[in-house]
Amino acid sequence: MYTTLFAHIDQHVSLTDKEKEMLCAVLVSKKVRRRQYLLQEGDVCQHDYFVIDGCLRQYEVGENDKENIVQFAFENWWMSDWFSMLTGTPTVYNIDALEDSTVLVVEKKALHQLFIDIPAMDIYFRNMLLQAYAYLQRRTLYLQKPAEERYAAFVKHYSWFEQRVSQQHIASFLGITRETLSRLKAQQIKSSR
Amino acid sequence: MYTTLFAHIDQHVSLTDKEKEMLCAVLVSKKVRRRQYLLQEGDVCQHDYFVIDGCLRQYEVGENDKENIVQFAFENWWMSDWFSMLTGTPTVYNIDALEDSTVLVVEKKALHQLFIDIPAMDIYFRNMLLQAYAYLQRRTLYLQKPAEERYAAFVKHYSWFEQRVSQQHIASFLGITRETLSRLKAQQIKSSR
DNA sequence: GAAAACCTGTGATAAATATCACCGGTTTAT
DNA sequence: ATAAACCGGTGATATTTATCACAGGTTTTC
Repeated sequence: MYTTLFAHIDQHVSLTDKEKEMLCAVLVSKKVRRRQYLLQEGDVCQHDYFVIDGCLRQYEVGENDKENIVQFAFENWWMSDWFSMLTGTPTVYNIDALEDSTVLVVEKKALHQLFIDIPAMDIYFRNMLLQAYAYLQRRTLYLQKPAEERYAAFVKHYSWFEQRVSQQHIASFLGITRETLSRLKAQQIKSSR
Repeated sequence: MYTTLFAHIDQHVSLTDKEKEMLCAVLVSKKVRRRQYLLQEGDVCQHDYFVIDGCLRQYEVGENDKENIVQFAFENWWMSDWFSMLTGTPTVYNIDALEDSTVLVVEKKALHQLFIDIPAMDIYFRNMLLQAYAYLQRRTLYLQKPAEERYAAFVKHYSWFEQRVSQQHIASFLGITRETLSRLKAQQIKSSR
C-alpha cells in the first residue's frame, strides 16, 4: 500500500527501515469517490494528501459560480492548502476527486513531528515544496500571456493531462473558457497540416 | 548590518548567539545599483538574496522584448530562482534592482549546510517557502480572472507597491498593458465619487 | 432502457483588452 | 544646460476573448 510513496521518496532521499515504520505510523490511507470532497471552502485545512492512484483538483468558486482550478494532483503528487494550514484560517478552496482515487493522509501535527524526527523527510518535503513553487511560478508566467501561448505551454509541458481530465477543466486551469480552448485546438490541428 | 535579517527571523523562530554567528559567517552583504543585474537569463542560479533595503524584480523577457514580471522583492523578502538552483539548469529569468539596494547573499551549498546545522533555520526557511507558495497561488488565482478583478485584488493586498514601483511594472505584474491599467485606475477614481 | 445530465464543437454577437499614435511633464545622461 | 529618454494619460481602432445559443454524442441515473 505504501510502496508508491516509498518509491517516490526514494527518488529524492534514503530512509532507514525504522524511519519507514515511523512514517507509516502517521499515514492513513483513504478511498475517495469521484466528486467527493477532501476539503471545502470554510474548512480549516488540517491534512496533507498524497495521491496513490486517481486524480484530485483544487479550485475556488467565484461569484457567478465559476470554478477556477488552481491545481491538479495525479499519482505521486501532494496536495493541501498550506496557507490555511499555516495560518489556521478558513480555506477559500475546495479539493475534490475527479476520479475514484486512493490517497494517503497525514495530519498537520504529525507532519511537523516527522520533519523533526526524520531529517530525510524534512529534505524530501523541502524539495517537494521548491519544485511545486518553481512549477507554479512557470504557470504564473504563462497566465500573463495570451490564450494561444498558454495553450502552447500546456501542450508542451502537460499534454498528458488531456487523457485524464475534461476540456472544461483544462480550460479552467488555463484561465480561459471552454469555447476558446476548443477553438485553439481546432486551430492547432489545422496549422499542423 | 544583519539586524534586519535577525529581526525577521525572530518573528518566526529563535536563534542562539552561536547560531547567529554561524549564520553571519555565510552571509555576504552586497550593494546593488538601480538597474544592476543579480541574475541574468542563461546563468545557473547559485545564490539566494535577502533584501535589507531597496527593491528587486524577477522577470522574463518574452519574444517581442516584452518584460513579464514574475515577482517583486522589497525589504525582508528572499528572492532566488529555485528551479534553476535545484536542477542546475540555466535560468529563464532576470533579477535586477529597481532602486539602489542592499542585499544579503547566501551561496547555495552554504544554505543547505545551514539547514543541517541549524534546525531553526530549516523551519524558518520552510515557513518562508510555504508562505511564498501560498501567495503565489493566490496570484495564480487572480491571473485567471479579468483585468478589473486583478487590479481590485492588487489594491486590496498590495496597494503599498504603488508608492515604490512604476505603473508599467505593476501592469506587467498584473499581466495587462500599462494603458489598460491606467484606464482601470481612472475608472476606479470615478466610481469612488 | 429511457430520461436526464453532461460534454464538446461551432456560429453570431458583445465585451474586454491590446495596439498604435500622440501629448505634456519629469527624470536622466552628456 | 540641453537634449534625450522615460513616464503616465487618453483617443481611435484592431484584435482577442467571452457570452449566448444550439446541436449531436456520450455518460450517468433511476
